[in-house]
Amino acid sequence: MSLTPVRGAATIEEVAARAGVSRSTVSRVVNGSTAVSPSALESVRRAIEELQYVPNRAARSLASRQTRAIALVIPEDTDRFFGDPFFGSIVAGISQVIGESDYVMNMLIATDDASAKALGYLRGGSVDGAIVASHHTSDTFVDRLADTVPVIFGGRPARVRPADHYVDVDNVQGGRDATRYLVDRGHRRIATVAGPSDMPAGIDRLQGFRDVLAEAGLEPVAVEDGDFTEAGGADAMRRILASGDLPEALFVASDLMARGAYTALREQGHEPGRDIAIIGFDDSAVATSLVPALTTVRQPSRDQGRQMATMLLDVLAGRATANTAILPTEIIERGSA
Amino acid sequence: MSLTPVRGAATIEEVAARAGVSRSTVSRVVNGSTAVSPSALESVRRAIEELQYVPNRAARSLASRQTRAIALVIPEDTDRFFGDPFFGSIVAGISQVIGESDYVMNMLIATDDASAKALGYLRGGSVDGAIVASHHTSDTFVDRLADTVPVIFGGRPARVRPADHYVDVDNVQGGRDATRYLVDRGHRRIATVAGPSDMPAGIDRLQGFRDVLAEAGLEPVAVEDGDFTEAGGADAMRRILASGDLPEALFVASDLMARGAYTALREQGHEPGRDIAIIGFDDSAVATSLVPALTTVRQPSRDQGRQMATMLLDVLAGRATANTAILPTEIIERGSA
DNA sequence: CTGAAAGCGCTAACAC
DNA sequence: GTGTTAGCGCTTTCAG
Repeated sequence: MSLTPVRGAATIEEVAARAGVSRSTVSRVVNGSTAVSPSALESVRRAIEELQYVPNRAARSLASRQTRAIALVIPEDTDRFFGDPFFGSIVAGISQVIGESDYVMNMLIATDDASAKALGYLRGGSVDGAIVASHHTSDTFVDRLADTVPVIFGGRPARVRPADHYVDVDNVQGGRDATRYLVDRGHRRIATVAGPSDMPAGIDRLQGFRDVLAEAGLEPVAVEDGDFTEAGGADAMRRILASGDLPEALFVASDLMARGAYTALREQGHEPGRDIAIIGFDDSAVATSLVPALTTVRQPSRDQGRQMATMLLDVLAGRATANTAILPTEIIERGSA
Repeated sequence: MSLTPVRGAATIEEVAARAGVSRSTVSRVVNGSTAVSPSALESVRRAIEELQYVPNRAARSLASRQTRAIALVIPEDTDRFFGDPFFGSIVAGISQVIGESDYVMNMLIATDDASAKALGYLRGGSVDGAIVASHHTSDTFVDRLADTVPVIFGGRPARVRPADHYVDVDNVQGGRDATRYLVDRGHRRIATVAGPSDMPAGIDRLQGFRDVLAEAGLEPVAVEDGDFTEAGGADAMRRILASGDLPEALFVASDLMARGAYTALREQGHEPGRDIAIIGFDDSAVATSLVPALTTVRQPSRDQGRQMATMLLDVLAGRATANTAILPTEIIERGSA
């Protein structure tokens, strides 16, 4: 069963010779052109099989001016990227769609690769397009990137320009729903641990929170930035508690921060779900690993990833596609609120 | 609809013309050859700057027969990969070293990209080398990969062959230390939640556990496979508890599984650290997020990643390098044992 | 339907 | 030191 290893890989020339046709014909069958006679097709196929021919990527790129590669740009540091299951879901979705295509995915964790290098790479014609998985208002290099190759943003870009492509979840509505859920259950003294104010997702969820509270004639008890990290969530919760009294209810803008909030609450002897109602955002694995399990706003991250990848593939193929997609959220009721 | 067209990037030819030299000279300065006169060097540099010249990667690869890209192969599904902070650390280390080199890193999550496609990619001359981040005995495709390009394994490969390169931590010794820690504190009825038996890391840690127990004249109370996942750890703990009585102490072969064990323990009303001593393995962020914080065996994963990347770069550069490196572990004492 | 020919942008001998 | 000359392996007109 062991096939000959392809050390000095076969070239298109060798395949052509073996199949008794010209390079062009081999190229046609490799690229799925229909204009090839059945007999030629057959003999080329056999030759490819026998020689274990795999087209050389560099040569192909050079001639066709396409790389068949896309970049997945993560403008986060590695710890944050791997620390939040949200990214895992997004990447899983992207990876799935790209994996089924004939593109490969280059991951650039942009703060590790010095971003200058990353940008140089992206602009050096190494990829046909890019997906930017999260976006801070401070990421200026991302903007420049979009001038070079087609880019799909995960989440509304900080500054939306007419031609921008992005897939977002309805963060404002999600924030509204979460807050309304709390209000509807009779809570009046409501606080929030928000996402960072330099990220659209953080801004939008907070917006939804404020809107509903205002509509209900309520004032937020506290608004603290938890930076979308577990430690940040814990710190934010500590700050809220430091003010003296425990809110009745809390909207935390990500499940991971909610985990931090649980910890901080318990340090002070408060039991989440009993002493204070808590609702999160994400519905990642973190939500169910918590005790009591976290009531949360589900966002379809994996699906978001899939749609971003599909959108990019559509753009690259010149297919018609919408510039943006907004995905709905949904409340998942569990024990914490 | 059309996105911004890719700007026609400057070519080496244009740079040469502008600098008033030949292509070769430009190539020499781009590639850091010393055999260039100061004046030529200067004018080429300026031309590059003015034209924003970035060498075309495909052309370069084709001519030099090098891709300046390496693959990071993850033979895990996406959920597992993103679910365990261990991978985050490894990748952070790799990413750091590769990021400082002029290589780029292609991540292949091998169960998503159908592994046939991944293998074809790797054998199609798309990368100069590969790092395989974890390894199951069932991953046969990985073996075939090593016939094609230089490969560095993370952890001892399932079947070590003489020429294999790998960087591992001393899992047997780590397992020994953890178990001895428990024994030294007077515990006699000791159980373990082990890693999967198709992974060297799981096998080795269990080995260390068994060895020390045998040396102490003790029998394991229970040995359950927790599959290196949180849910698996919880299940394994439940199985141990189902037998009726609570062990005095527990060695859990990964921090993530320990989190699951905490959950399962509390379901039955047992308090980790008080009713049962627990020691983990990893010292990832999970260890400190637990309450009580997890006493654990620290493995230098980030450093492991760094060393793997460095080793690969050495091999690719033809530098002398050891084929293997074994990193030491260290016990980190916290509240759980 | 098929082959010949002309590059894609760069590196790497090999002269000078 | 520097330029000239061949390709690297493939795609893509353009004839036929």
